[in-house]
Amino acid sequence: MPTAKTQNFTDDEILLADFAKALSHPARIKIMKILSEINACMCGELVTLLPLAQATVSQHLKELKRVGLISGDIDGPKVCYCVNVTALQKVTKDFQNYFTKLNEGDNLSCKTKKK
Amino acid sequence: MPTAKTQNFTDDEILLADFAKALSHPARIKIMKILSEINACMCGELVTLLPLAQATVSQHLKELKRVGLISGDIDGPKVCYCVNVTALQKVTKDFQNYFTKLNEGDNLSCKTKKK
DNA sequence: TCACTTTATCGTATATTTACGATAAACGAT
DNA sequence: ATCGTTTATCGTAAATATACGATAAAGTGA
Repeated sequence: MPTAKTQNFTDDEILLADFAKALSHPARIKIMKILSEINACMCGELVTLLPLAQATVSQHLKELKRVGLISGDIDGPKVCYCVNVTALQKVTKDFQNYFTKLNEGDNLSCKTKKK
Repeated sequence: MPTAKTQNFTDDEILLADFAKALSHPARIKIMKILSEINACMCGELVTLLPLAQATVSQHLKELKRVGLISGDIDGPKVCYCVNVTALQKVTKDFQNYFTKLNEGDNLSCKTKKK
């Protein structure tokens, strides 16, 4: 019989998974790229650069805002979206630490116990 | 009126989003950690280490297998899961490149055009 | 005030995800 | 052959995600 199943997930695991979720759609991968590259970040421009309707782009922006990766500055009737540098640095570091640890693991290759 | 909306997503964007999706659940974040650390990788052990039922763990393993991050060696009635080193290196590099480019962007902070 | 622009939200439809119990399949041991 | 162990799959339920048209909200400018 299996031992007691009390172990929950840590805050770190939940946070990293949440960041990954925010980046788990090509549109959001691309939005982050565009916002970091283009010197103009109105929602309307994003809509023309993506194969999606305005309402859908707005939803993706909301998801990126939810985890803090971007923020929007209201500028008259427009909204200027931009990358949140602090959050970007945090997610960069978190993923880097995670992958570094995985790569350092000593059980990466299968040690199939052939008999 | 917006310009033609012909732009699709690139293979790179789709692939990275897919890797992110595979890591978008705390259970799968943790499974990768466990498999890289622990010198024994039976599915049954994973079940005892996670607050989830066996069927659910099996589903999460399937998702990680789908993107190639892990593989399972059948060993009698058991299955020995392990991290796929090549895929891990690829996902590590892909995320690193992505975040590096984002951080290099010249439009990270909002230049709200106040009038 | 009245259009016009821009973006968020609502309503809705569809698909996917997550979770679990039950069962099947595959193997080892007796 | 039968039993116990281990894991995948099936069936199902509930929640979440994705997409879009329509509409609301908020500001600009005539």
